Amino acid sequence: MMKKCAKNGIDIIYSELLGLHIEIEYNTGLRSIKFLNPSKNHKEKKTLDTTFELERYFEGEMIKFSSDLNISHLSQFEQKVLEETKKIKYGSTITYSQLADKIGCGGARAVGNALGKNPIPIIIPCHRVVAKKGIGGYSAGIDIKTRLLELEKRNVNNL
DNA sequence: GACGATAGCCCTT
DNA sequence: AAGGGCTATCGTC
Repeated sequence: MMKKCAKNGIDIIYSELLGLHIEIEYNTGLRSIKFLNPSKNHKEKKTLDTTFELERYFEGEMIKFSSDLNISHLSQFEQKVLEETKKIKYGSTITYSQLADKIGCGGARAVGNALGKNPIPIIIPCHRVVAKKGIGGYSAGIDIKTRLLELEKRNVNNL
């Protein structure tokens, strides 16, 4: 039986906004998004649906990503956190504790922990989860989080 | 047990 | 007000 099979593979694009290359890995579902070391050389490659969606995202489109996720190797709790995070709308933010409430646990820190392991940043918009006071953290560097949030705020305001 | 991408309370200035 | 210290809380390793 032939499944409708999205392409597997690894792509690389350059983000002007972040000043670095990004690697997109798809293997029976979107597997990982990585921010690559800016000091090294990278070659762009664009074959996956997600890659083109990501480019549109960086061009400022308020896009909703369509790819299936492959996160079954993560713990139940982490999957729950990430799935709830995926529901956060473009340009809006919630706090770690609000997210904790939504999935029915009181541990805001545990949520932060799980988000820190997010293998698919941007597509799973963990940058939209912030501390009650302040911006919170970001495993790939706080400046990336800030820039993503600013990009989205710009576009929401320019409706 | 210890550690976090937290939050809230209670102090000081 | 604003900022620092302390601790309750909870899933991982």
